[in-house]
Amino acid sequence: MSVMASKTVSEKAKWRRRKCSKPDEDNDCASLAWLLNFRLDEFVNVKVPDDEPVEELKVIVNPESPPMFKKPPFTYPELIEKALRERGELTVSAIYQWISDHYPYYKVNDERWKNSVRHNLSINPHFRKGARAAQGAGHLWSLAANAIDLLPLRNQSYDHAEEVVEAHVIDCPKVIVLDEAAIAAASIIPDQDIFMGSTMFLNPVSTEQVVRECGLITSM
DNA sequence: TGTTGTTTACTTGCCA
DNA sequence: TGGCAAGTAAACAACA
Repeated sequence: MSVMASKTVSEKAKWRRRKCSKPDEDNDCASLAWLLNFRLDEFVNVKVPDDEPVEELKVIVNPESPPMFKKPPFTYPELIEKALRERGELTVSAIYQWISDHYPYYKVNDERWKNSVRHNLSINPHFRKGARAAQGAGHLWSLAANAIDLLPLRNQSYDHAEEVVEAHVIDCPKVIVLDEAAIAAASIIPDQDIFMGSTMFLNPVSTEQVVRECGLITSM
């Protein structure tokens, strides 16, 4: 079991190294010390794209066989993020449902893509496992703090992207937002650990959550 | 027993 | 050609 645990940590650390490209980070992602060092300046300019139109249903028609839908140009993490961004918290089965509803390619009751979805939920630190679902099996999954910029703004011009950003972010000086987030985060950190660089485990409260609960983002 | 969650291993495609 | 990311397969444990 300890082997498993250590492998989990190393794998996530490896993933984090790839994605964040930040040196000297051996702290666990759950640490708020790490969280506070997160690139808040980027977080303030959070991009919250509106629900993109459902992928155009591209049907490959073959008179000899049933219609086949083209695979959407999104990776599994992107699909999951879309679902979670739209619905907030979802169970695995609800994520399956959302994906198949929006992308008929995944209508096929195929174990392969579902396995991949579960695989991505597990290994990807952008997704956070929450409490057990009220009914049914499994847990509720939500976006972790650094999921905010995971989704590229596909199929959107930069001009449009700018509009989207402005539509969702309160117009206030960046420094105020940073302070608000930092203060809110500090309020849940034991005093002695705020500036001590301690790597002890802290409540896995996400920066996104902090900013949202501060009312700094109008909608998510 | 089926679903969910985790982990490992392998393949594939892209890019420098 | 090697490294990396994504996708896939499969095994296994936990749980309702």
